[in-house]
Amino acid sequence: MLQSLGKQDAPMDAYRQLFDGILSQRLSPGTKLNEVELAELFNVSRTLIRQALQRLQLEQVVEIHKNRGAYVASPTPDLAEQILLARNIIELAVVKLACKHCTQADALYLQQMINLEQSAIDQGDMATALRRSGEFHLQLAIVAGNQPFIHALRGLISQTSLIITMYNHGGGNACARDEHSHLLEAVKCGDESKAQELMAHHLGHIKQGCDFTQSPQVAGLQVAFAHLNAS
Amino acid sequence: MLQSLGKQDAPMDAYRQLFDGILSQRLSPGTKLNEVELAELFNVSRTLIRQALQRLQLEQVVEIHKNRGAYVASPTPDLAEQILLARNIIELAVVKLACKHCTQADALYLQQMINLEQSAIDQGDMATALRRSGEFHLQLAIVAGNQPFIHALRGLISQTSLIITMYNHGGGNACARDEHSHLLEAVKCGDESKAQELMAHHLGHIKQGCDFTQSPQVAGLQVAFAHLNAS
DNA sequence: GTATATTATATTGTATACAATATAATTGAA
DNA sequence: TTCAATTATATTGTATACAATATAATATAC
Repeated sequence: MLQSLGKQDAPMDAYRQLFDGILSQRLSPGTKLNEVELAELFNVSRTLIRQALQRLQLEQVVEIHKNRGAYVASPTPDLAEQILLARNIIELAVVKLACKHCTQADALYLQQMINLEQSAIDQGDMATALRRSGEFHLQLAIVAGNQPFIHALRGLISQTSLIITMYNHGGGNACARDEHSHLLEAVKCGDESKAQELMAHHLGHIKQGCDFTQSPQVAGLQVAFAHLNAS
Repeated sequence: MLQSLGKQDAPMDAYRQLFDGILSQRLSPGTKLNEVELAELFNVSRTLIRQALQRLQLEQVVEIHKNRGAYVASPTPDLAEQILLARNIIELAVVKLACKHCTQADALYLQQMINLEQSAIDQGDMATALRRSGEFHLQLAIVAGNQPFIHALRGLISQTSLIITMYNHGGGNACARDEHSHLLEAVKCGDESKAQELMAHHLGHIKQGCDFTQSPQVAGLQVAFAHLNAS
């Protein structure tokens, strides 16, 4: 609904399937991504699978080891720290820009995304909620209108999802709704310092909600893409 | 010398050839990158060329239009502004981190890079100087030790080279030596605010040296890779 | 002569086939 | 039984072949 593409685009489809699978927590960090298996699941050739995997690698969501295959990335606590620090720097700049550039239409759209996220939370679908939360942050960068920030955040937000999947077992991200709402309010008012303060707190909460002492279990491909195995 | 790889890696080689070609200004912005032509030049199959092109696309150095091929990116003045703004935000954070993490060995290595850059300038090889200048900035991020910043800057620095190629006809980047030296000095001392100030000025000079009113000419592939056509 | 339609060519997109490497299994010796 | 070596299998890496699309060239109508 947020991103309806008219004509089908095989490479993008394969990419998106994998991307969504990872961000929806169906594919756990560390899962091996077998090329032929994926090719058969998606009914395309390995060529397109490899394209998708390479792209995901460059977004840091997948690790590819030469001659040994692709794996869903599993950021270490140290890397997680770096990622959240980078997000803090970039998103503080982003909200500042957003305060300047946010139109009424932008604000409305952002509000809709918040509502969608909330409805996912209400239905107990935390995986979808997490994905939509990421989409909200990305949309903020789009509103800010800085291409490099958009590009960088796409990867960083995805990686943050992995981090939350791995380390945030408590699920303390439920407070996101109010935080996003308040943030949007500040952006609409053009209150830069307030918006930055809220963003800093928001990102701080993500970090606080994580316990960097335990690792997650790894699920297989068939489980992750069970909804495709109609045949 | 700075990056000697023992065993040869065909995909990386193809990528690096193209990357260096672009950053050394042998490939001008807007140049069409024909796949078969490149495959023959590098003596590899189109498969590897396409891999390299996709990677360059994700680094924003190459634009790929569906069914119409790959072109060296040619950032618009507006995008150039966004890129330099993003660099400003990120590199200010980078030097701050670098001030904290810079070891004596790091400082020595950075100094060597400055020397290499200067020797290129002395020989009048501005293309190499530009490339080495970029490597210095990237090394600073490596010293800072933040993976996402390293990753983001790799693309941003490359894009900046394109911007300079396109818009900085005056070549006013010659002042870079002193600026890099002074920057390194501040980093060695751990003087964060001083380092940030110098970095901000340095990046400001890049922008000031550009004239966003004229576009460059486009050279062909054979010219760019003439040094390969021994046969 | 210009413009449109149609054909021919060139280029990119995708799938498959083969090569190289790594992983797993098996065999044999201690 | 355990370890090592060797063979067999599976998986990834690369090149090629074919399909689809776009570009260029030619022909035809006006």
